[in-house]
Formats: sequence, structure tokens, C-alpha cells
Amino acid sequence: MSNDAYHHGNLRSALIEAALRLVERGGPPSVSLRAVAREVGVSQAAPYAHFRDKRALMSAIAALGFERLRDRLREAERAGCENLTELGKAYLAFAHDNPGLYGLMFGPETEVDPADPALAQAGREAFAILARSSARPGDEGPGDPGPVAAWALVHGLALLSMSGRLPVGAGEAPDRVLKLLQPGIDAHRGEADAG
Amino acid sequence: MSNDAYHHGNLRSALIEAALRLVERGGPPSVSLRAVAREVGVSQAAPYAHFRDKRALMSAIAALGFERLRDRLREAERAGCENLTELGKAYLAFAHDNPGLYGLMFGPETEVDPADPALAQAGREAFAILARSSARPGDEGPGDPGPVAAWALVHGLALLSMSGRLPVGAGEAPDRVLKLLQPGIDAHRGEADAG
DNA sequence: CCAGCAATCTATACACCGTTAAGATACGCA
DNA sequence: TGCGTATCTTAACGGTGTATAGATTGCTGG
Repeated sequence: MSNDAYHHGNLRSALIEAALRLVERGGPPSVSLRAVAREVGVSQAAPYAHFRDKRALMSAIAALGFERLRDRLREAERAGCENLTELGKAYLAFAHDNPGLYGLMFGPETEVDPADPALAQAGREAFAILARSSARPGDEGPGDPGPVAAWALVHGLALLSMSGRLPVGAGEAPDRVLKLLQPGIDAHRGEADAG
Repeated sequence: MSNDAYHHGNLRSALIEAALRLVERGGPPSVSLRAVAREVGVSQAAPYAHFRDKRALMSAIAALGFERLRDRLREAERAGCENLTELGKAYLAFAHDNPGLYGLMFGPETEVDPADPALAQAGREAFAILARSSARPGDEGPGDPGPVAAWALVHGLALLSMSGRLPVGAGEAPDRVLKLLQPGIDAHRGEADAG
């Protein structure tokens, strides 16, 4: 069995699963290394055989979060969503469904290490999909403001709505907000065609 | 004097000042109640005579942060900035100048209490100024997507750039990003004139 | 003027946290 | 089979938020 054989076997992944469970209910501050170990039924120092830090564990589950987000966006893309409004709705749905995990993914450096290879890689992949919906065709440089605006808008919308600071949930309201960026992106693309 | 008279006098504000100092260098995780008390030269339990919680102290300095942001936006407005691009630059400058404080202002509910009256009030005031730059004239309803989009874009931009996840600093790059929202807002305003 | 009261501050303690060091234990390979 | 190494446990250190009890202070009413 893969679930109760961690006494000598697959602890590392059991810790990740438990940490994911804890962060999904209660958010990042509710996940302590000791609580994770307790959840798995192991001593408090056991995780240190698999993760250098608490940050390393957090970074691992944050990377997993970015992979899930990437998959959601891929799925939406395959289902026909191509413009920012539609893809952005999928993004917001993810943030809304996993508020704790999403908060960790963009948490401060004290909680997550942005230089973690797996985390950085997964983040880039997720961003790339969103970028396609608003990039100037041909120009995929990092200075292209389209994708940056798209991500910033969608990210800010997710955080503000999740924190209850906006009267915007995950319903139909985001549509009208996301749509406001479309003309700018289209005009920006026109520029590219012209110049 | 107002600075060394807190032995019996103005502790409360001395604590707030110290907490502000700590959060500006080191960010929210570096401010502990004990460290604040230590900084002021008072026992670790003394703050509890003035703040119910650590959260209450944090909420107080977050509210102060919103007041400062509001003042910066007012100042920019008085200096001639009226559209989103110009006001957004002032917003981003504030976030860039006070990254720790800004992070706290939008921190999770475990760090800050969004229901704190002073905090909520200051937040509304800051938002109102930004909203003016993108509101549909006449329609000031909370459902108006213009201000929401403006705040979300600017907020997302601030967080992403501060966390180093975007190749966008506080220089000239944000201009091009903020400008992308302008056509959508203008079109949205046109709708209002028509309907 | 001074007694008493209420606000303020200190000392101490508890439970939790991340992290480390030393020792036990079990697996894999020679 | 025996040994080395990865894994896990126990115990400890310093730090945190917070509660309680007691001391101290300033103000107020008589």
C-alpha cells in the first residue's frame, strides 16, 4: 500500500499531501511543521530528513499549486477558452476554489522560496498560458505589457475578491471587469500589425 | 517631551511608531509583539493594556498605511493626475516605497482584521480616490466594474512587481501596462453616455 | 490633603512554534 | 552476514502570542 507504508517508504509525499490538506482549510498560517508531522503520525523532527526547511515543504506544495493552476488553464484552453475574459474566469475559479493554496503560492519570501526550481518552473508554465491570451503575436518578449496586464488584473482581482475587500465573487461580475482590458489588448495588437 | 514620556503617557502611539518602524524594514513577519515592546523599552505584556490583540496593533498600523496611501493619492490628484495611468503610478510608487507596510495592509485575516473600523474606513477613502479615475460618471454603485478593474490591476501590479515575479519595477514600464486599461474604461464610459 | 480607585505596567507561566543534536532503528548492498 | 547509510525518535533551546496575578502610578472625590 502507498498510504500506510510511510513508516519506511514514502513519507515525503505523505507530508506534502498532509500539508496540502492543512493549507486548504485554514490557509498558510494554519500549517505548522509540527502539525503536518502530527497529521501523518510521525515525530516532529522527521520532516527534516526530507525537507531542509519548512520553506522547502511550503515551496513544494506551492509548486504543486502552480501545476494545478496550469492544468486548469490548459483544460480551459482545450475547451475553447482563448481570450483573456474566458481564461481569466478559469483562473479566478481556481483561486476561489483553493484560496489557502493560492495565498501560499504568492506568499512572502519568508513562507515560500521563489528561487525553488520546481516552483519557478511551474509558475512560468502557468503564466505562459495566460500570456498567450494577451500577447502581441510574434512579440513574446518579457517586456510585452499585454500578458503582464492580464496577469496583474486577474491576480489582483483574485486577491481582492478573496479577501472580501471587493463586492466581486466568482460569479458573473468578473466578466465585466475582465472585459475592460480587452480593447486595450486588441489595440496593442493592432499596433504590432501596423509597426 | 512626547517621545520619552510613554512611561505613563502615550505608550499606545509609541507602540504604533515602533511597529511601523519594524514593518518597514523586514516586513510583517519581522514584527512580533515582544519585539515591539522591546523596542519601546517596556515589558512584553504592556501592549495588552492598549491593544486587545497583536492583530489590533497590526490593524492600527495597516489603517495608518491606508491613510498615507490616501494622502499620496490626494496629493497626486491635486498635482494634476486624474486618469488611471497617472494615479496608478502614484499608487505603485507608494507600494514600492513601503513594501512591508503595503504587504501588511492587504495581509491575511490572521494578521489584520478587515472589520476593524479605522482600517475599513481608511481603506474605503483610499479606494474612493482611485475609483474617481475610472468610474462611470453618475454611476457610483459598488458594481461599477471600472474602479474594480483599476484597483485590481494596480494592486496586482504592485504585488507581482514587489515579489520579483515580474520584470516590472517602479520605472516607466508600468505606464505601458496601466495604459492598456484606458480604452476599456473610456468605452465603458461611452456606454453610460449612450444608455 | 489624602484615601481609594482605576488604569497601567511587571513578572511569571503556559502552550505552541522552527530548528538542532544525539541516539536508535531499519533497509540495501557488499 | 555484516556494515553503512538513510530514516526516524527523543530531548532540548530560543522564540512567539497570550493569560493571570500582583505592583505601581496618576487621577479623583471627600
